Amino acid sequence: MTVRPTDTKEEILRLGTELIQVYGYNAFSYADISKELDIKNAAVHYHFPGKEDLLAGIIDQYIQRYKELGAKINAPGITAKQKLDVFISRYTDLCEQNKICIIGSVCSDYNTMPESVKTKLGELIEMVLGIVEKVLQQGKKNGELDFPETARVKSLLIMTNLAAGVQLARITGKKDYMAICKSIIDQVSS
Amino acid sequence: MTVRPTDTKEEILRLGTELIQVYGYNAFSYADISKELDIKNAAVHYHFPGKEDLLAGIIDQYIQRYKELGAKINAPGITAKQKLDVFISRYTDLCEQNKICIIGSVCSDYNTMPESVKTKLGELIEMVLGIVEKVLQQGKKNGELDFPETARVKSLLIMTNLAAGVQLARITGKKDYMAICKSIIDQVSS
DNA sequence: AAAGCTACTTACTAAGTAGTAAGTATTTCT
DNA sequence: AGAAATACTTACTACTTAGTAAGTAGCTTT
Repeated sequence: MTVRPTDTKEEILRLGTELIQVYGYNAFSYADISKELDIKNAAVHYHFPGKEDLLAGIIDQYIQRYKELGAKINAPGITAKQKLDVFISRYTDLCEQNKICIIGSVCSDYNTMPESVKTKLGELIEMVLGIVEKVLQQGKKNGELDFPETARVKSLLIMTNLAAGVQLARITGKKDYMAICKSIIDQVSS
Repeated sequence: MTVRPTDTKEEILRLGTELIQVYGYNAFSYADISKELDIKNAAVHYHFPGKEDLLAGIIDQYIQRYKELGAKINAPGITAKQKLDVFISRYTDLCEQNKICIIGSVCSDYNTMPESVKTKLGELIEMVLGIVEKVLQQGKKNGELDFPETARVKSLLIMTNLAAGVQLARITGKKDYMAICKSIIDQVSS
């Protein structure tokens, strides 16, 4: 039987993620979480002894989610363009909620993290880049997509466009983000 | 006669900028500044009553710098490609120091800022985008540069590539950043 | 030379921060 | 039924945080 996390632990992860996406990692405290969930701060420390453990837990959750997305995206019967759309839509959803992607959010706090979390974040980023790279590679191979860069570099370009795009959207408006998305698609269309 | 800020005030701005570029806005305190400059925290409060005033001061300084860069870039006798290089080199310098751009850094803390600073940050961003847009527009007009997007959208793509690129470089390595830069140039080369 | 201004220091406060040790209620295992 | 594990709460500590009020040294103006 698998270990089943309590609702509280899941709620802490959910809220922690949201706080990072809305305010940033170094801008929220355990009190923000305990107040919102109507528990004591010691309860948060019970599940995640330190704030770095919470961040590690949140990143782990994302690694798990992207593992699943990666598997889904390998499934046949769906075009590379559709796969790319699925990926972009994750960022569009964030944008509509005035949130930013956790990777983009915690990047500025990178030097305040312990080494173990830095490593974990690196793994998540390489994983995400790998998924996009694979989609681009397949699309290029079967003639569905076309671009002059290598798939790796193109994935870097797309990821930086999206991650910074949702951040920009909160300040200069969603129109800019939508224009970025359209360009990404146009640039890889054959 | 112009108002001449004291060395201390300039040092606070310089160090504040550096702390944002290295650790992030919500990760440093006035104590970090006063210790490093060997002054009392009250001295920091004297020049910048609140942390938001310091951030506003730092953004103001950048607005001033980009005003100067904008004027320099309007000068004749320099190609659009060279102008773009000047711009990109600012980010490359940051990258080499393992720092990130202040815009990219404070973006994740956007919702923790007072409205006045949010507005100021928006002005800075529009200013930077405007400078890049102008360079791209001129280059396109005289046939020096070529790209399918509008100059505005291309400036969004380039800025998001650079801002997120330097952030990524701290985690996945400088190679990725260099590849991004090369692609930016290649994409606008006619 | 007195008055005032600038750029601080001294000394402090109130609130928030992460974090912990010890206790308790409830479920699960034996 | 008793023991142990789980998921907390109570109650607290040590520290850091931004921020301020009052004082002072030195320079400038009148």
